[in-house]
Order: sequence, then structure tokens, then C-alpha cells
Amino acid sequence: MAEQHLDDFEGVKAAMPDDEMLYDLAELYKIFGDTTRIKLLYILFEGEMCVQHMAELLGVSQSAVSHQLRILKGARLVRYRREGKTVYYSLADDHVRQIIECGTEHINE
Amino acid sequence: MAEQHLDDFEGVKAAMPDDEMLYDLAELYKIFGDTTRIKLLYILFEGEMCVQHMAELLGVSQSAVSHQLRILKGARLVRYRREGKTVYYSLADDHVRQIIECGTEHINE
DNA sequence: TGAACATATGAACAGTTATTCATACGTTTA
DNA sequence: TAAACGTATGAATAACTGTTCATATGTTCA
Repeated sequence: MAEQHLDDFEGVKAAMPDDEMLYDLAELYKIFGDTTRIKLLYILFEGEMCVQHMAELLGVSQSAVSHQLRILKGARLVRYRREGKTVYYSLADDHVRQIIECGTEHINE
Repeated sequence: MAEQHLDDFEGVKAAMPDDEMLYDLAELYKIFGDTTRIKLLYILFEGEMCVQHMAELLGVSQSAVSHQLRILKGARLVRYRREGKTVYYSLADDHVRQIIECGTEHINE
């Protein structure tokens, strides 16, 4: 009885973003695909915090936190400012919050 | 001159979702963190399609597509219906579109 | 300048993941 | 029932990822 299914390959291809964009998108989501990074972002939802404190709060090593912050920084998801020996990290913008909320909605149903 | 930074660990902890939720969230994003799966989802934005055709369209093996669809199915992101030998996949709901759009916004800036 | 502290980073390792190959399962039709 | 076709799946492999450890970099203060 068949509902209508796609057979117009060209149409589908035309609607699909270019490879570079798809790659970037996957890379972005990869970043959210790790609990340590998600937790770091949740911390930063509340405000800025230094590396040491984030490590303590999450119960992971300073090195691990620093490595993950590097990735978040690379994706422009977080900012940092130095104050003496200490570096304080904060969210780069409100997009992060939106993305996380988007995913949360899917979970809660 | 130091802006206000977080030092109330308890407050931050209270605002953080429980570990199970954070785990689920990361698992969800992991799924979007792969170009093959993202491409499959983009195909399904246009309508339903059978496994064979998706494989051809993306230029990957039938097996690879099937493996990835299994993951998408497991996360309830796609549905399927069987029609004879053929299985047609489609999006489970509109959340997927929202999540992808959310990420896309961050990319384009 | 040297010691102490906070952070960053490279290398190594263990765990995870996507693809491929071979094959099993399910359905149709001759 | 047997053959043909579409799909699913287990095992194996190569590539990738997160953490740890050791150490470098950068900053402050005595």
C-alpha cells in the first residue's frame, strides 16, 4: 500500500548542506558528547570559575580539565581571562545554553 | 580588578543535573557527532527512504548504513516500517530538526 | 633571582567507535 | 521449497578520544 517515499536523489542532495558544513556540525556535537565537557559547561552556566576549582568540583585532575577546556576554547564555546596566576573561564555566549536545552528536551519525554 | 567568580561549590552542584541525565545528554550528542549519521538525518528531513537508497546516495556500504540506523533507532531518533523486503526509515519526530538547527546556528557566525 | 603556585601541553595508554567483511535473517516469487 | 533480494548483525580492524603522568610555561612574591 506504500506511503510516498523518496526516490529523487537529486532533490535530497540539493537540500543537503555541503560536506564542510556537515563536518563542522558533527565536530560541534562531538564536543557535547562527553560528560566531563558537559559538566564544565553546566558549571559555567552559573558563572565564571578557575581551572583548579572546576577540577575539584568535578573530582577530576587539573590536567584533564585543562585539556577539555582547550577543546571548548577551540570551538569558541568558552572564554577565559587571566588574573594573576589564575585563569577564569566563562561561557562564550548563550548558544551553548540553547544547544544543551535543545538536547535536554529530547531526553525528557 | 576581578569580576565576581564562583566559589560556592554547593550552589553550582545544586544547579547541575544528576549524573544519569548528564550521561544521557552526552550519549545523545555523541550520536550527532558523526557525519554519516548527520547525513542520514538530513536525508530523512526530506522524507522516508529505504536502506539501499540511503547507502547509494551517501556512497557508503549497505552494512555501514544499517549499523548507523541501528544507533539512530536506539536513540528513538528514527522510525521504520517494513514493506515487503524493503525497510523505510523516517524521522521519529521534529526534535531532531530542532537540535540540528540549534547547532547550525552556532556554526554560522 | 628563586621558590611557589596555577595552568598548559606532549606523549603514552586504555577504551571507544565506524567501517568492512562475511553471513544470518526475513520476505517474495518462481 | 529454492532462489533472489533487502536488511541486520557479529567479529575484526584501524582510527580516534579521554585520561594520566611528567614537565613546561607563566605569574607572583619574598
